[in-house]
Amino acid sequence: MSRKNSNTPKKSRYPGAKKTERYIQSSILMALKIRSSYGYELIKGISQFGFVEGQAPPGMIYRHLRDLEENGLVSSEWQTQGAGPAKRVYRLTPEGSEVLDFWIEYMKNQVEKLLNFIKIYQNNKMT
Amino acid sequence: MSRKNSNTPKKSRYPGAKKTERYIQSSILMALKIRSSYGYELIKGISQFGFVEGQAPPGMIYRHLRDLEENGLVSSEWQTQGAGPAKRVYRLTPEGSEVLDFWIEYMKNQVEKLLNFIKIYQNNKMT
DNA sequence: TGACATATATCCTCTAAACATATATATTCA
DNA sequence: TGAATATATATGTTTAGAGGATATATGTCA
Repeated sequence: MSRKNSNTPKKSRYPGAKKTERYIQSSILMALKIRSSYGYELIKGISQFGFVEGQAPPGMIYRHLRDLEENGLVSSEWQTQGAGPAKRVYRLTPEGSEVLDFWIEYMKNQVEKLLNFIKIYQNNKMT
Repeated sequence: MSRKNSNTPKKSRYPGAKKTERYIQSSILMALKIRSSYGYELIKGISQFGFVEGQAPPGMIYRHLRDLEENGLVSSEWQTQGAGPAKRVYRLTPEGSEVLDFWIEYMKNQVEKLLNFIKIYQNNKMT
């Protein structure tokens, strides 16, 4: 993908260009489904879910965590025991777990849509 | 999906909420791959590709068409023959066709990511 | 004690979608 | 024949979400 090629038009949207859907919320919910965690650990760890490469932007993670907590999808508490600075540990709530279920359904639906689009493309490839 | 339920938090991101990736550009490119077309026809027709329900918002279609043409992915000409008002007919350029190829690759990649995420979920469903 | 690591957090900017609005020509119908 | 409707085009504004920048605090280590 030559998005960074200097003679690539800048205004046109290219696959993987900025602002693609990155499923940050669903990745956070998933991480907390597996195990309670804290911001910094999430920043480093959510790339395992495939939508983010390397470390997630802190801005995204903390904003999402705040929103999620305001809306009751996660809860948090300070943990001061253990090594290093105090950590704010987040835990998934039952409602958060339910929203993750919805995300999974949404993703399944998205997969169908994408596969259908690809099929249309292949059926028209020679035209 | 209870997004419209009045006691659903409004600030939290829910699947299918506003601003999800809608693949308008790829849908337009696909439509023009199949057959040259004009704005109004695209508005009515791109729902066939699955990402838009009903008629696409005119604002989205015309803006995208303008951008696509500015960047050489499509070309257009006025067609005044035939019934009804004059139509501005758009045709896919070779570069546009190439970008559609990239979109297809991007989508295949996205499918893999989504399926992987779903698999992680199912592997952790009982925790 | 300063450099570095861990850990948290907010603000600003930009992009893409949603929404609103407008105009012009052609066709239909009372 | 004129108003209503359909076809066809287009732009401006607002909103939501991602990207980027920046800052602060505590703990660890050389």
